[in-house]
Amino acid sequence: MSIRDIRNTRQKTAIREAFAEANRPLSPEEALRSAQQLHPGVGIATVYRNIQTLVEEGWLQPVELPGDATRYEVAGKKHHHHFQCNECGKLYDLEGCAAQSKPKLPRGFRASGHEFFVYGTCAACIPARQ
Amino acid sequence: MSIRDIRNTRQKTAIREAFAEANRPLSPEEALRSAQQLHPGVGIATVYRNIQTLVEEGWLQPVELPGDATRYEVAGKKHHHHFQCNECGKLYDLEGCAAQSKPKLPRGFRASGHEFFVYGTCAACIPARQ
DNA sequence: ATGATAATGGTATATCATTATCATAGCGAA
DNA sequence: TTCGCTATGATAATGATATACCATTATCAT
Repeated sequence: MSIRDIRNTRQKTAIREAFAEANRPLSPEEALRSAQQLHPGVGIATVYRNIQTLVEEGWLQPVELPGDATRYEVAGKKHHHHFQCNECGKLYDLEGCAAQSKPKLPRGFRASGHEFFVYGTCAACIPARQ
Repeated sequence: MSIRDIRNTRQKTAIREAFAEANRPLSPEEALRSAQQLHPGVGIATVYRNIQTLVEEGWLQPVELPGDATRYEVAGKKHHHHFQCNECGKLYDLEGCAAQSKPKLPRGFRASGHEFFVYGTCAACIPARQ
């Protein structure tokens, strides 16, 4: 018996699977719907609990975005940014970095990082707008 | 008497002044503190009300940002992005655009706009960290 | 299979930004 | 100066997101 006894549950597995298979950042609600496909009856509280645990473990990474709920994505990807579809709201990964190496800052300012978001319409939503 | 009778109040003037003099986007709380310098007793509800009116008039523009309250800045500036100080939380304007002209998107995606945020330490906060 | 206890599900509650309510103050036209 | 009516200030209510609570379920070492 260890100090903390972590158990593997179907819900936990379903939630991890949801993020692992998504290939894009998911909101808690999206993760819920996806996890429920694998294990019906998963509750939203369990999703939040597991997200928090997975973030603490370093397996998940929060993706905060302007004016919308926080998404979470599997950690460890190389530097990249995101695209949000104006139609469906889904967030997608963008490969690479579209930022200049050195954005010019006001005198005396020091940069430590940056975020870049592209907005538009995803492939799945374009046909629907014809 | 016109259909709608808009009155000029000291509060309204103080709030507009706050944004006009800031030269950077302000949160409602920041606008409140600044407006109270010009007219003590201004309430936060009045700030929100006037911000809403000024946005509808097109004089103010909302600036949504990741994981923090919406800021508002005087409209009509040319394309630019923002810098947020990790120490004091203030948002500053950055001149120009640090984004590549054409970020590569997944197949079939269409871009309509982008946002860029730089994080770091502002000039005012660097001495305090020595 | 058993049992100690971690984890869950359903829901109430916390949190925070913003909006609505309403009695009162104070613009401004006459 | 008067007076109608808008704007204000204080605060309650709201909406969205996230956490707390607790009775019940289910994992896993034995």
